[in-house]
Amino acid sequence: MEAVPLPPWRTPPKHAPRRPLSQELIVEKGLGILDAEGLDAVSMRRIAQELGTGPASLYAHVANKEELLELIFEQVIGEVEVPAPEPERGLDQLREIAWRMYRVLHAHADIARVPMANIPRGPNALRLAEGMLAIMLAAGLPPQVAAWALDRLYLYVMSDVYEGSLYAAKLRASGKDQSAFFEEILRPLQAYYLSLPGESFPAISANIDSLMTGSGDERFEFGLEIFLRGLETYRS
Amino acid sequence: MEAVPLPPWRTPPKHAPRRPLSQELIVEKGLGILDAEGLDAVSMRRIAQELGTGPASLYAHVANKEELLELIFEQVIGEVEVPAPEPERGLDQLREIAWRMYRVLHAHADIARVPMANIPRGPNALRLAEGMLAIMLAAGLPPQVAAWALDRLYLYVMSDVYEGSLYAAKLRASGKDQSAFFEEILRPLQAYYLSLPGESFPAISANIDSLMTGSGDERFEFGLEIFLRGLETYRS
DNA sequence: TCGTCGGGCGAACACCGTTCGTTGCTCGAA
DNA sequence: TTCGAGCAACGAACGGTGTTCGCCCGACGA
Repeated sequence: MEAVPLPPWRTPPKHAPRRPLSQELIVEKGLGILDAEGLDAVSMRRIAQELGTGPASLYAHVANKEELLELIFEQVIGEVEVPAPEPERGLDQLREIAWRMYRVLHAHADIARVPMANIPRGPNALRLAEGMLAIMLAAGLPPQVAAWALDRLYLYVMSDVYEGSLYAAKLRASGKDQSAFFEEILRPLQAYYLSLPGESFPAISANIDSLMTGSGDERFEFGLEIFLRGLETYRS
Repeated sequence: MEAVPLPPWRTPPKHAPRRPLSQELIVEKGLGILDAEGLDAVSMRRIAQELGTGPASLYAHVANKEELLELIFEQVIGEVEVPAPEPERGLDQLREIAWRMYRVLHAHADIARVPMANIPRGPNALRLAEGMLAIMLAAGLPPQVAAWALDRLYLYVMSDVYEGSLYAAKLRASGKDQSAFFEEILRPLQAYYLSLPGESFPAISANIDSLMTGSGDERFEFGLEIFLRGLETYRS
């Protein structure tokens, strides 16, 4: 069966002012979906669909979904600005970087679910690690302490954002707004804590308000403060 | 079409010395699969299959998979022994509890992927929280500090085990033994770090050995030590 | 003895990541 | 200019996932 040539009076199929498929385009679209609807909405099929093609086409530019997510993470972490070490400020700059990571990651919802899986090895992640390490060394921490502290601080920031992203995903999935979600989930939880027998759970019962209070930001700050105070004790 | 009565000379279908389906049985089987093959192998279909039934049958005893995983987590966390507060030991008991959690969770592979998603509210998890809170209060921490420190320490232990479980899952998925995995994954990574231009990444280049050394246990201990030292500064 | 209630469960739904094999375009060599 | 090779694009399918629908049937209360 010969293909019939296109009649000259029909313009060629113009469904394609679209850029040709490329890795950047895929990453960009994936990040867009992630920002708009969360990680669960990011599927190969969905990205392909938004690009006007089928899922198989993506695999020419990306090895698999895991690699794609790593590329998206690299893009996001690249937004974190890394200051040069100012030795006289000691570990204060660490607090600054941690907050920047926190904010950038929060801005891109649940991308934080990705990097815990594997040691980041993209150039942007390396630049960030280099900056943090340099600050700690300049502040007078022994090399082995600085190296492990880098690992622990990285884990702390990622895990906090990760936890927050799971909370946000639940909120999104529930379809309710924040206050309705709070009323329906946290209120019963608080009531449950209040209903606990005081003799079995004296510490919890006596401190429910302290346990329930505090936003995500406040808790992050508190944990960061503990970490920095503890790290301070290792300075020579 | 009438059902033909069973001929009396055939014993009734004896594929069923099995206990009737129950929530405990489902949880038990799920935990068994999790221990043997990891979280990824735990699916509703797989549990049902091992119980000799179909996936739909499970939903009479368990609301959904999320609830099932929470029940499994409850079972595991129940293995952690909680000591009574000994005020003269200060925060030392916290170190002990953290290690117990660490060991119990590690013993059950990647169950740690579950609890980060939601505030634990089962009786066993509550008992653990009560114990940790009581110790911190007895050690002289202000209530608000103790409450948030409970949250942060819990997050630290869970996130460390979680990270470890992802590593273990990768190892398992690769099908290789630990040393082969190390050679094929970590060695190239080390080589990559070594190949970095020293002028762009001076801190990393000069400290590769410090960065690569240290087992999971050593890193966990180091982070725990930082946390406890930092928390110590809040004692009145 | 009859009726109803509820666990058990086969089948199906709507997804998922990934692979296979074909199509058809582009570009360099002859 | 023509041919051929290589490769991006992609339709279709594979083997999985969690969950729901609706029927069957046995036990138990009236």
